[in-house]
Amino acid sequence: MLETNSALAWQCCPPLLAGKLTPPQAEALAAIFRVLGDPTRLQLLSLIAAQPGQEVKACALVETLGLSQPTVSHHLKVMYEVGLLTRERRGTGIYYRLVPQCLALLRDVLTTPRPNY
Amino acid sequence: MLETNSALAWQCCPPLLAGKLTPPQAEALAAIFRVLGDPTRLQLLSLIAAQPGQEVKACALVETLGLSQPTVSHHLKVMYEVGLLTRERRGTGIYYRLVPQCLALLRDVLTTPRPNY
DNA sequence: TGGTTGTAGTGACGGTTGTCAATATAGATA
DNA sequence: TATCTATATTGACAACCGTCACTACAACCA
Repeated sequence: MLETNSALAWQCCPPLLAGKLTPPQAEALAAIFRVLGDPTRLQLLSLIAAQPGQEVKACALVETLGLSQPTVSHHLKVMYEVGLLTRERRGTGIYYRLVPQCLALLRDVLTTPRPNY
Repeated sequence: MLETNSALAWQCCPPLLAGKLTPPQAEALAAIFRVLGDPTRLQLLSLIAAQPGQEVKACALVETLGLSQPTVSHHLKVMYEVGLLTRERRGTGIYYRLVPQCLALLRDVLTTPRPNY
């Protein structure tokens, strides 16, 4: 009878050293990348980044993308909650702004350990 | 009777100028970010990047992460198909390697139009 | 040729996600 | 207070995704 325990079934190579990314770190980073993994949200970010002051009133985004207002509101909330955007209420409108530090963090993560190989 | 056509119901602000990201560009970039939006795949990438030569035999990753072999194979395929990894068969094993150009592309995308603001 | 090892494919299941219509909320204004 | 404007929330639905057990394929070896 063969050993069917999957933990023992694949011992071709010894385990690698533990990666620098711990599971909690990986989960936290994945949460941000997951938010970027939607074309609508990337377009929203692109629009916000293109504005002077990198700031946009929410209703302007609804007009531009041709999506429903709840859908745009949902995407903005998702990006806000993950730390990609900040909100500020001024009068009736709510203005969203980029968080450059969040983008910088992701750029750092995407930097290979050996940049000059 | 109120106008209920959603295309006309939100005209608070004029539409923004078209973002620099076209829908096809946004979709293509989102596809890559979506692949990064999973903690398991980030750990796989981290493990590969940490190896000398940034290369890893697939079975070693199975051992390390404690996931089933089909699951690891699935994730490697997803990353391969999106251009984050290359494959090479040597003998029985298949070796995966990072594609630094793909990571560099993402870093560029995440760079704010006004880096020194 | 047959057996062993390493990897990929299949099919299924539960969970998550993007979208919308409808509704609620909050601020401004009269 | 009542009304209007701008945004958020709810609930629902379809589509997608991560995971696994099982199976198939491919390369080496005896």
